[in-house]
Amino acid sequence: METLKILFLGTPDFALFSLRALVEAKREIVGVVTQPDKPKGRGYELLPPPVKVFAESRGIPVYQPATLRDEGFYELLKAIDPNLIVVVAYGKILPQNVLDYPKFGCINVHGSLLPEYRGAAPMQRAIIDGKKVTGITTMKMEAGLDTGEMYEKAELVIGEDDNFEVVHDRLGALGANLLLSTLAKLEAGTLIGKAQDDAKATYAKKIEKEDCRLDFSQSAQKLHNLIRGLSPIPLAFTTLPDGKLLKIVASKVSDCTKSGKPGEVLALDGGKITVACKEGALDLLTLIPEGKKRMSAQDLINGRRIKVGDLLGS
RNA sequence: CGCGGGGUAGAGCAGUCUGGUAGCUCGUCGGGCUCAUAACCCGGAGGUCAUGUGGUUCAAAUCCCAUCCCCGCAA
Repeated sequence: METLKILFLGTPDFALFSLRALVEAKREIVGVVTQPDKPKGRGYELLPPPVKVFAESRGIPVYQPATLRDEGFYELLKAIDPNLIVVVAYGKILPQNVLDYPKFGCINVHGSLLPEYRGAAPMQRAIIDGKKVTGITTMKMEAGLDTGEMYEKAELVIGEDDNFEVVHDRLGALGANLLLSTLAKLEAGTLIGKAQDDAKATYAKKIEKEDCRLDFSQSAQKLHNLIRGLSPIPLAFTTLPDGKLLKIVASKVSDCTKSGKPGEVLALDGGKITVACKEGALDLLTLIPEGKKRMSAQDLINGRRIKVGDLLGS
């Protein structure tokens, strides 16, 4: 069969795992399409996406079209003339004419076991929902949102205290391997697509600001799941009694048996800030107070910014 | 020039408004108590208060000016 000429579409670190694997597997990558540099951070500094930085360092042509839905991009596509498009966390919907272009179609690496968690934030949502297992699916792209035929899957166990960072990195690596496997099957002519059961589909909505607010009238376990799912980015938050933001990097379901009003600080022992929840209590371990650096709970306690009886999140 | 917080002992902070011999909670070191301890008691070391050999002043962590660095928000 003819050599795969791959056009890679991806943007953040998660995509980098797959792109790097393709490069290291000596795949022919005819180009990389990624989001335009965007003003980020303090002072609106223009920052290139991780994928761009890597691709440029390897001498791969990088394209950053504002949209894929105009003639300009289609002309570019014809000029590059890939016979396969691989998409990993690109961040934009591909129009039909692009989907139809490559002879071998468009393959997507998705961070969930489809049809569960279709959409934008599958990894975070799986953790937030307290899932014990998640995974990667490679799939054939079609017009719908993550609805195409599935090729291969790989599972990943989520540990009780695993956070988004851990799951993200493991799934990234898993996704890269699975992609290579899927490409090998494609070349061998043994790749088989399997339709998704739409009835079982769930959607992983994008994470919004309000999704990140801790509500201590929920169970400690749920709050712990939320904190994990949002750590280290964008981070769950609550507020200190003075109204300042307090972001929570790491927590643990507490074995403390005291009880109190939801949000009440029950204890400050052992380097932990123990907060009452509706059910059980939560130990806050690592935090970022507004305007401050990341610090341990003990550091926050030493600084006297918090005391037993304080009410968080009110 | 997007908005805001901050740089004081190894860590986290107070002190800055109302200039006048640098303090708290920890850690650390030594000693004590204890069957024992991350608990408790006593004692000690450790700071050019980001930088400028800057300005004002009898006197600056504190007021003024400039610069560097860190962080939160927003995007």
